[in-house]
Amino acid sequence: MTKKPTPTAFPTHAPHLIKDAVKLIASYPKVPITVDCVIFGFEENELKVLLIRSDLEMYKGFWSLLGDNAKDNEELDSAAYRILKERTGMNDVYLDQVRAFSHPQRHPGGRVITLAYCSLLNIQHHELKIYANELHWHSFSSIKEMAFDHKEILDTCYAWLQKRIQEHPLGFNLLPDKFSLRELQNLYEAILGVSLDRRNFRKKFASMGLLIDVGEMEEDVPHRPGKLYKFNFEKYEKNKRKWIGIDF
Amino acid sequence: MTKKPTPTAFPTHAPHLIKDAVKLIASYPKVPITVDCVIFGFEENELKVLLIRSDLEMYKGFWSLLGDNAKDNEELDSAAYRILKERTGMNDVYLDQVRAFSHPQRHPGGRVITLAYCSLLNIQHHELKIYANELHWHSFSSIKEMAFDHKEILDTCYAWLQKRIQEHPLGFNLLPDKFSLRELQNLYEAILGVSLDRRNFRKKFASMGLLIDVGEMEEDVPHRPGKLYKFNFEKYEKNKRKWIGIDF
DNA sequence: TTATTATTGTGTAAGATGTACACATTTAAA
DNA sequence: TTTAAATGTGTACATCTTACACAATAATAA
Repeated sequence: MTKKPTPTAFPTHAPHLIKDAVKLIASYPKVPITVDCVIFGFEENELKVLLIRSDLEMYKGFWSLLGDNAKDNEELDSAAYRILKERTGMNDVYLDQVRAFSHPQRHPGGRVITLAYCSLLNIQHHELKIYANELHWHSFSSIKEMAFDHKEILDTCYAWLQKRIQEHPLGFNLLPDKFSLRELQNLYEAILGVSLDRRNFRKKFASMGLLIDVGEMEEDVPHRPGKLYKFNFEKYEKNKRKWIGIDF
Repeated sequence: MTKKPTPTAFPTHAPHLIKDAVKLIASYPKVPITVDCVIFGFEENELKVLLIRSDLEMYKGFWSLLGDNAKDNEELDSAAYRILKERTGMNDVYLDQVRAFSHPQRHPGGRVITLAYCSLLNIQHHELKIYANELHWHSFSSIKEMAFDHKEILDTCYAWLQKRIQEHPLGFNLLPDKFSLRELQNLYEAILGVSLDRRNFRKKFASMGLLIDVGEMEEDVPHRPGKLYKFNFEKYEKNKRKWIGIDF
């Protein structure tokens, strides 16, 4: 998902040239940088987002994204993974950089630039080790107000997600390994905020050939159980380019 | 194009709370931030990009993006507009934030995080006031090597442009006010790197209804001249949402 | 003035995809 | 045994995509 910037190979140069470069950089104003992670999940037919309580007294009681400052010489992608790990224990999650938020008054303590990172994950797969202050999954639609400009960041990431899920079949990241077509459709409907024709939805996914019938049925549903499928990751990886642009 | 972050309305609080917030921020490492602008244009059937010579002795002779440091308390979007203006005199141009590049060794003078901004413009409309060191348009495809990690940034922005131009009919930003369908098609072919069927291309744009026949013909072409069109910006703005997803 | 060259402008048929829509079947629960 | 709720399935129609050819026009060169 996220493309890691590769190190720049710059020619090694005479020390006085390096000194010049260092001097130039030293003349630039410096800014504290933070990373905020927007972690989406899906459960009980609802899009959820992982939040903590703000640790600033000023925003006491407000919900806040999982964020912290980037360390010296730390790549931002690495910072995002580190912060997520520190606060939730999660390890095996992809994060995508979404954008920077840099309004000079976005933080009451002074100027901070933050980079928003976003991820989709399967809530069942990631037990929360609650290292952070009141770490909880929240129904996305119930979040009206947040600390700092975090509501704006959240909304930007939601828009990013809506777009993203139509370009790649990432819905699978949000579901259990085995899922029914109804669950898959509910997911798309929840994220896109539309209702979709059941037959056409099934036809669409059938024609993509990305679903493997695992030969099992749903259990413990109060109605006729549906077949369970798993996602054909192998085929997806092979034909990645093709799936861009899924229309419903 | 670019969505400006809106100021956060945070409740005014007791001074000691503000002090806490300030203290928190003060404990964060600080990083120099720069902005680099990738300005694409189109001329002589070629995608072009606006570059300057690196002003670092170390990268003497290398081409470099239009960049500079963000100032204290300056929003990054504003910084990008300011820098573009300072270096080229250009005023009336949209810039979109693309992404941050933060590899700790990306600059020989030490850690600098840069935010890439991207724009498409009509070369004829924007006479360059050359405030910068050897500011020139370059054929995109001729650029093989650049200062710092600027080649990587350029390539990322090119990929962004390819995607972007298929989601919105932004090709128009790159063309003169009046253009022929051939010019429009050349533009798409150049940016997407494919060749398109002429009849189908024309049909597609005709059906979008975004072209207005200005009742004039091309001049000074060594063959039968084509009709000239202008872009129906008004209609585009009204139906913006609809145009997402232009397939050829 | 004429012939040559390059490019414009135009339509259609076949295939692929999207959309709207209904009914018998299956399970759990009452 | 009935009821409720959801599954599984196919078709016709409209829309969009793709492939493809030829006469008309203007500029240029002979």
